[in-house]
Order: sequence, then C-alpha cells, then structure tokens
Amino acid sequence: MLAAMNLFVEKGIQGTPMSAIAKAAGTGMGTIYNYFATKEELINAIYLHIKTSEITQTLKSLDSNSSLKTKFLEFYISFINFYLKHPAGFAFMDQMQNSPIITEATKAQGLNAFGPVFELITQGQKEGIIKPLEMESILYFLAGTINTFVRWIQKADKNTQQQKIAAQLSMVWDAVKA
Amino acid sequence: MLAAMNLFVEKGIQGTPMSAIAKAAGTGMGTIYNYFATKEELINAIYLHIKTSEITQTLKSLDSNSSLKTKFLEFYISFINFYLKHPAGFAFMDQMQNSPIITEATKAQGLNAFGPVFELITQGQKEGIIKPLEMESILYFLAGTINTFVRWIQKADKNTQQQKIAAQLSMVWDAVKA
Amino acid sequence: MLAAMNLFVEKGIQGTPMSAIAKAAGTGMGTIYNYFATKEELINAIYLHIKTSEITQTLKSLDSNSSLKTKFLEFYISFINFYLKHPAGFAFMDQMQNSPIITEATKAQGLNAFGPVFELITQGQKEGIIKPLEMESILYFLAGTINTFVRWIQKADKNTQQQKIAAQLSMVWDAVKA
Amino acid sequence: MLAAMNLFVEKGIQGTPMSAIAKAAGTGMGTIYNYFATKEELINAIYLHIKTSEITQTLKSLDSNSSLKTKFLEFYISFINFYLKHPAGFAFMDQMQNSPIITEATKAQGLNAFGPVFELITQGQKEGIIKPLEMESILYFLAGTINTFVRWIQKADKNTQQQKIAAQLSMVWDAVKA
DNA sequence: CATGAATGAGATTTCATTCAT
DNA sequence: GATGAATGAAATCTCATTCAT
Repeated sequence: MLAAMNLFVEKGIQGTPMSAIAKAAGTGMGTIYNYFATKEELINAIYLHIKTSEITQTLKSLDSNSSLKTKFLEFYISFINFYLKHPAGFAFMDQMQNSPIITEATKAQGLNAFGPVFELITQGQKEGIIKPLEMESILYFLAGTINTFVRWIQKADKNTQQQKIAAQLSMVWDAVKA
Repeated sequence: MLAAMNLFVEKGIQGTPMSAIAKAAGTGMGTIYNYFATKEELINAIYLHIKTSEITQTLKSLDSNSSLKTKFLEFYISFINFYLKHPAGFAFMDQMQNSPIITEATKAQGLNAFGPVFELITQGQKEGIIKPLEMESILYFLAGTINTFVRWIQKADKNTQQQKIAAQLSMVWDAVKA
Repeated sequence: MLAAMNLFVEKGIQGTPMSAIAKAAGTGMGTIYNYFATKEELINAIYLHIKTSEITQTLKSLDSNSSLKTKFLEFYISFINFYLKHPAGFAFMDQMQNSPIITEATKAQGLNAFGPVFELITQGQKEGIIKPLEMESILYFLAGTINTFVRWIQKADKNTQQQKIAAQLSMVWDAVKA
Repeated sequence: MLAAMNLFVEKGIQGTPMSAIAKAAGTGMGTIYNYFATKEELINAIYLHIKTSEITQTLKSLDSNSSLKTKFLEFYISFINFYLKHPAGFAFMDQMQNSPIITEATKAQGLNAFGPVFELITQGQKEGIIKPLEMESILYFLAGTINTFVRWIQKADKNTQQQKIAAQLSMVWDAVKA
C-alpha cells in the first residue's frame, strides 16, 4: 500500500500500472491481487487507511486538560501537522477527494472515525463558544480551509510556516467562534 | 468543449474516449484534433475557459457603489452562484484541481484573471477592515471554503440553501475581517 | 475470419491469442475489435458463416428432378463433400458444436437455414417413403452420423473414400426409409 | 475427479481454476498436484475414467441368453441409459470429444475397453445378421447417433423418452441389420 | 503427505492519434 | 477543412504451478 501510494502521487493513478507497484513493493503482481481484488479496491484501501490514521494520530496529540478553544485549535494544528509530516498521504487524499474511484461505502467508513470532532464542536456550541450553526456547515468549512492551506504551505519556505499557521488559526477561530 | 466537459464529469476523464466526445459533439474525431493537438490540451482549454468565466461572470454582478464589506460578500456569493448555476463546470474543476493533467502554465494563466479580487482585498486591508495577512493566506482560505461549501449545498435541499449561504457568509466574514 | 478459423483449428481457441489472429490477417488487433466486439463474438460469427455456407453450398448441388430418395442421398453426400472440401471448417464446427461460447441466439440463427432439409423429409414422410418419426428424431440422427463419419474418413486413405461413403449411405438410408 | 468434472461441465475447462477444484473437493491445491502432474493430466484421467465406466456399466446389464439382435439393442440402450444417469459425465465427454487436451494415448486406451462391442458386431456379421461393412464404419456410425440422441433427449420431456428411444432403435437397427 | 500464498507470463481489450480519402 | 477506420502500445487481471512450512 505504501509503495502504491507513493507511485500514485508521483505518477498519478492512471500513470501507475500494477506492474510498477508490484516491482516497487518487491512482490509479484499476482500477490497484490491476492489481497486486493482490483486496482480500485487497493486505492480505496489506501484512502481508508490514511483517513483513519489522520484521526488516530491527531487524537494522540490532544491535551485533555486544555480549554475548549485551545483543544479546538490543537486539533486543527494537529491535522495540519499530520499532513505536513505525510506529504504523500496528503497529495494522495487531495487527488482522491472527488474521484469516482472512492466508493460511497469507503467515504462513509472514513467518516465514522470523526466522532471526536463532532463532540468537540457540539460541546463548544453548548457552551456558547462556537457559532450555533449546522454541524455540517462548520465541518465542511474547516475541511476546505485545511485542504487549501496545507497545499499552499507545503510549497512555501519552512521558516515562514509558523507564522502562516498563526495567521490561519486567527481566521479559523474568528470564523467559528460565537 | 461543452460536450467534452459534460462527458468528463459524467464518466470521468479516463472513461471518456475521444470518439465519444466526437459523437456527442456531432463531429468527427479528426476535427477535434484540428483544434486541440491532444486530449490533454482539450482538457486544459476547458479548465481555462471555466476559470476565466468564473471571474468574468462574477465581476458582472458587482455593484460598485456598495461598501467594501458588501462588495466582498457579493463577490463571494457570486462565486457560489456561478457554480450553482454551472454544476458540471464545478464538478469538472473539482476533479481537475489537483490533476497532473493541468499544466503549470494553465494554472498561472487561470490566476491572471483574479486581479480584481486582489485589489478588493488590498483595499480592505488599507482601510483596516480586513486582516493584514498575506494575500495568499486569505485567498487560499477563501478558495478552500468555497470549494467544500459548493460541493455540500449542491447535494442539499434547495429550500435550505439561503440559510446555509447566510451561515457560510457569517463564518467567512468573521474569518477575514480585522 | 478465415485467418482466425485456421488458427483456432490449428492451435485451439484457447491457444490462439487475438494478436496472432491480427498478425495472420495482416491487420492490427484494434481493427478486429472494430468489427467484433469480443473474441467470442468473432467465434460466433465464424460459426454462423460456416453453418450458413454449409446449406447454401449444399443446395446448389441438388438436382430437383431426382426421386426423393436420390435427392435425400444427394443432400447427405453434399454435406459430406462440403466438409471434405473444407476440413478446417469441419474441424472448427466439430470443436464448437458443444462449446458454451456459441450462444443460443447463434444456434437458433444457424438452424434457420435448414428449412429445405425439413421440407424434404416432410415430403418423404407424406409419400410414405421415410419413417413417420418426429422430425427432430431424424435430424439429430442424421447429424450425428455425418459428424463422426466425416471425422473418420478425413483421416482415411483417399482411395477408399468412395467405398466408405457407399457403406455409410446404405446405413443411413435403411435407417430412415419406411 | 468428481468435483473437477462437475465444475468443468458447469463453468467450462477454461472457466475452472485449479483453486476452485481444490475448494470444491475439500483439499488443497497442492494435494491435487500430488496425484495429477498437470491440469491436463487430470482432465485425461477423468476422460478415461468415464470412458471405462461407460463400458463396464453397460456390460453389466447385458443378458447373455438373448438373441444377437436383442443383445445389440440392449447394448445400445445401455449406453443411452448410462449417459442419462450421468448427465454431467455425458456433458464432459461431449465437450472433450474433439479437444486437443485429450491425448492420442488416452483415446487409444479408451478404445481398448470396447472389445466386447467389437465381438458382438463381428459375431452378428458372421451370422449374416449385421451388414458386412468395415467395423469402424459401423462403430463411428453408432457413436455418432448415440451422441446427438442423448444430447437431444436430455433436454426433452421425460414422458416422451421411451417413445423417442423406440424410434431411435428402429432407425439404428434398420441401419445396421443386413 | 497436505497445504495455499506467491508468482509472473500471457490473455483480452481499450483508445489516443494518424492520415488517406 | 472534415472524417473515421486503422493501428498497436499498454493496461488490468487470471491462473497453473511451485515449494516452504
């Protein structure tokens, strides 16, 4: 899966034959097909793996004693850091986000992992700290900002990253705070 | 180009042979190749056409007498409405956003059209109305929010659209306002 | 189709890749697929072509002034001669007779051409010359005898063919005559 | 072998992977290869097994006190009944009859078992009851009629089978009788 | 002796592009 | 300038067979 992901990112889905994946992974092509019935199934598996890791990793770095605002921002930063640490994973997800290859079932499974984010926002709304808008409204808003932000700072000078993140956080928090 | 775009959206780039485009467009395959040297060139042309229309159309609906905040929000709404009116165009751009098929040259050309948005934001910053952040920081932020927002409300109930847009605007404005 | 048939007979269906057919036919592989959507469709087309020729050719050699018995035997001989003249065609049909590749539709179409044989036998039954059995009973009987007979004498010494045919006819006629 | 035969009949040789046979037989793939060196060897073994059973079973039902004509017809009926009782076996043989997979050696071995039929016909010829034609001429004739006949009545209404068999016997006997 | 994961050669099919008409 | 039949490289996927366990 790792070999496949890297190739998909580098050459595109289309530009990566299964034979190339097998070679990069050091196996035979048939072996891949023993685990993933089709190329699409392999792609979905990678998607789900990243989507799940995304949350799992992010949750680890959460300090449960912080204030809600701090927790929220930590969460947001965590996501950004996750993708900065895994640029290939980000590029893969970016490419796949709207691809018809990712099935609805996979997307639904991927969403499952996001329960903790729901809770945090709901809690903030109860406390009157976060705007009392529809959950989806807020989630899609945040997702959109993370996506373009990461795409941008990946290409930017490392020295300015902290400053850019601060700017981003200021916009994000003002956007959602009540 | 229209026939091609609709097919690309419906069946995917991969799933749309040039022969299908020719048939849908009511011409021969050779004719397409008289105007676009390759399939990729055709795709880039469509991309650029939409990107340009996006701005052209949006500028039309701008009332130059409004306050800066109103202008800004009108701009934002305009973008949303443009894509709501052209769902195939949106789906196409969404699909192509991170595709290696779109060349850097095309992307750069697409950016050219965005001069008026630059000016508006710069003006707002001078007046102390908009956060004094890097231009790109703000632009990517806005672009990200528009993208996921449109994708979401396209699928949503038409009756709730206005309310969702209002919610979105409240977040967007709070995010960028000084 | 001719190139394909010869290869199918020589190497078997399985043992004949489309690339080999293309090469033998002096075309590109894609060209074959412009006329036959799949390998199976090509095989069905060959089957139908032979089945149709079988009757067309046979009918030509029929003397309409002969007695019914003579006509019947001429018919029978004609079939045999057709296949002796086209051994590859025979081998192909022999191979395909019970193959699941040949669709029911193709078989039904192939049967259409056999109207004249039906008529001849019906006529013979009316005249009390041929056993008053079910039409299918007689047809399958005859078909079975032709099949194994041709397969046999193809391998046999040419000098004894006439004698073998005479023996066969004596059995066939005794079998069906009233 | 039984599991393999049933799958071959149902899905075709081509459509039956060794893994499917192993699963259906409740063993591992390797185990099959301990008994049959290749898939083709397995197929030849099945062929030979059926060919041998065909005669063995048929001989059992023979009444040695009957007249030669009766014996002959009993033989013929016996073959038909054997295949009606083993439709999968028939379908398998039908499919394999002219397949290049069955080796000449296997075919020759299969023929060995047919000694008793030879004798019966030779005896009939000596007694002047059966046409004094070449042995092969008669055998191929009979084989052909059995083949198409069984294929036909397998699909037919069970109630009419006896009547169809009677019709068939009348043709067969008239064909071979002196 | 049984097992079944691993293998990769090879088969079918697609489709961007060309070019004679 | 328009056309679409011809092309063949290249992609996905299958499966007989092996062999370490």
